[in-house]
Amino acid sequence: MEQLIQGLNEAQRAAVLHTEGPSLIVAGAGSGKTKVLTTRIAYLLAKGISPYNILALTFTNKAAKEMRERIEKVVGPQAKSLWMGTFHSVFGKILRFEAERIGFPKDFTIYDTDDSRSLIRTLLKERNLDDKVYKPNGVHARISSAKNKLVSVAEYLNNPVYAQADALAKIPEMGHLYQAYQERLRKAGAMDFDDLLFHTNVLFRDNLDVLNKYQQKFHYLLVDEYQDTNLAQYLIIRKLAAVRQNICVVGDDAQSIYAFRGADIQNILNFGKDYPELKLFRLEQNYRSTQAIVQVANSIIKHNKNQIEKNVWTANEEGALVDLIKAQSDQEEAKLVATSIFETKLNQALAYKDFAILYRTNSQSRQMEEALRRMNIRYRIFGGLSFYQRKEIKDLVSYLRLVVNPNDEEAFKRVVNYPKRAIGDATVAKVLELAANEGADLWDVVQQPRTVLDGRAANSMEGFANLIRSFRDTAATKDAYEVANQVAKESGILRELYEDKTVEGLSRYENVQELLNAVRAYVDSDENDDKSLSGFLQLVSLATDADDAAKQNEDAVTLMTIHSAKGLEFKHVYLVGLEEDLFPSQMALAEPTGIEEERRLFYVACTRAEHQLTLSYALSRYRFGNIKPCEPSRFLQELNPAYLKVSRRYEATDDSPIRFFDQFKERNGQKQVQIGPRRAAAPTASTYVPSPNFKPADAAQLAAGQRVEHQKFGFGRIVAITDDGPNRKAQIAFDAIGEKTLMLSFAKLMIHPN
DNA sequence: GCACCGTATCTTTTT
DNA sequence: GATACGGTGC
Repeated sequence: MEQLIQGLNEAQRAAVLHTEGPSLIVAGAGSGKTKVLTTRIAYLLAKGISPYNILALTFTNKAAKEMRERIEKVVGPQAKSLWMGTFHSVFGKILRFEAERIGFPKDFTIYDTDDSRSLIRTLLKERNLDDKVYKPNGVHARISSAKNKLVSVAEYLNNPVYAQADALAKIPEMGHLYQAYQERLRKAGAMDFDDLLFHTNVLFRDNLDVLNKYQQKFHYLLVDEYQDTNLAQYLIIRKLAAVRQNICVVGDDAQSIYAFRGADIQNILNFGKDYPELKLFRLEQNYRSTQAIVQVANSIIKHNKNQIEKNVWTANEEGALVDLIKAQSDQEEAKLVATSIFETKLNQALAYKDFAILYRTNSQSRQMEEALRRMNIRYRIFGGLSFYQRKEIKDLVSYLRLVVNPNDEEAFKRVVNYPKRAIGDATVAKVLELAANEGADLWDVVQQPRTVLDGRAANSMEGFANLIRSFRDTAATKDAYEVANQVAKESGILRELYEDKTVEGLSRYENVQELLNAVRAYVDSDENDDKSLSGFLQLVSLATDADDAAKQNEDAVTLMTIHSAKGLEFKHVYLVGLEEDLFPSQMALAEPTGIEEERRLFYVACTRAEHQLTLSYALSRYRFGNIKPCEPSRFLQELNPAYLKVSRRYEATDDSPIRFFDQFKERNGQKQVQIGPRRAAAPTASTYVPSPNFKPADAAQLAAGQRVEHQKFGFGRIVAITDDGPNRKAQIAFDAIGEKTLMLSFAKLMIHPN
């Protein structure tokens, strides 16, 4: 027991040992949060608590897996019996046990985002609604946000607030769409991601005996990343903890980055209100990063108003200064980053896996990939489409879904005519509508198609029904692997791919073989108690590519979004694309809370680095297919320059290094900073010829209506000046590129006579 | 019913 | 630049 808590600092130790009653562990970045959580669980087990009575919830499969492995190292195989997993997987499991209590089949399907959108598109077509007006993504986002706030269809329809908002957005049918969407899911025996949380709430609300069962079962609750919980998750946790009150939540308000998904930072800020007996632990010592990195991160986050007071510090060495790379274009940025990685690896004898490139949006990965490839640097990308989202895999999985649940409408739509069996869209629509309107099961209609279809189409449909039926017969007696094997062969998928002799076709064929291997591994593994096909499918639908074990062990540079990087650490981190409208994202600028969330995201990104953090931005970037000029991110202005080193050492084309900070320190332009294109990098400004006597005006002299010149954007007129003080901005209509809002602390503008 | 091609929209971030 | 969808011709 003593041994367990050896090597923990005082705060960590206290947090581990205080097992009874509610506790909140505020864990700063790199403060040993996972260590505390795992030690705490190991400690509970060592005290003789059964693993079946401990529930630990995380946000990602990877986090759950890592914790389980670490606990297993300490306590051995009983770690396998812990209830540990993501919110979605744990509640999915509970919902399967209790499915009939809420009127779902035990083997319900889980619809992924693609399935959800596809269902919405079908509904729009059936109702003759224009998908330009009712954008499937938007409709889905509204439904999702309603569910995360636990707003049921009935409440949505009854509450005039929603009707008004939808009327204003010109989508008055929204409520009915939500209703139809839920009905169709239910009919298909399916839940989407949000339903896994929503229906768990309904289950516990309407079935007190069930709630009580789980309250009694879980003696100890642990929740990781508590700052990212939404209302649905919050309520489930609160209900489960209500009796025993042994709840321990860990989080860091400074790392709350999922508001867009309904996460409510108030959950952690107000935790004490729910549990007055609360014991608060603060982990403030950072063990991960150098002084320089911690200081830079702190200097950023202190600009946020809303936060729990804490002081993250480190006893680590000061370390290298944070590097700033400035590039002319996104392409050059990628090249400079790749070069830097190449040289650093060589000089410091590091491995590729010690490096990570983090970005705000997935689309930024492409340029980076190309640059790395050109330099022969091994890399791995997370966050693209996962293995299970590939077309050929989804096709086979859809057959398997139909075997388990023949009413799965989205799976049906996907494969009823793949491989081709002469069943067209019109036929499919007829079948679906009949099932939807007549209250019949989809599977019944598919098996007796003659009520709606004529000869040829009916024959084809019957053939399809027979095929699925034969798979179901196999499933009744054989294991998941044998079913999958038969499906791959007899559905014709394997043959179809085999006949495709292109490179992609070959790779698809191999992917299908790999899926079959995965089913076999699932059946053979002793990790899982549930070996059914349905159990496998549940796992698959909640898997992301970050869970790919093979990928994680590769010696390769990691490329991922900042969101996916949360919880990870790397010796060297490159945070790229630090430009206004990209990071902070344009979307976030609308509300003030948006900027704060972006800033937390920046904080998360910086604190992933152990030894060296490198920031970079470009002055122009490909977006939406054409080149756009960019402004450096405001975050660069906010961070403490004492820990920053501006470097252009990788740039061959420039002989007079520009010190980034000159741009806003030397206001009156004694020293002219040239930011225009040196090569043909940013042709957007090609028609504009800078005035030879360009001299920036004092920002204080600028006013609406003036004609101004900007060295990158050319001539324009100030439409309005907003926001006084350091955030003073000018909205300018430029002749060449249209309207743009510039921060006056950055922008150099010359006033011209009208 | 199906294959091909042009065009419109897209980008935050994820289980 | 990519993808998904609608239109067109077979």
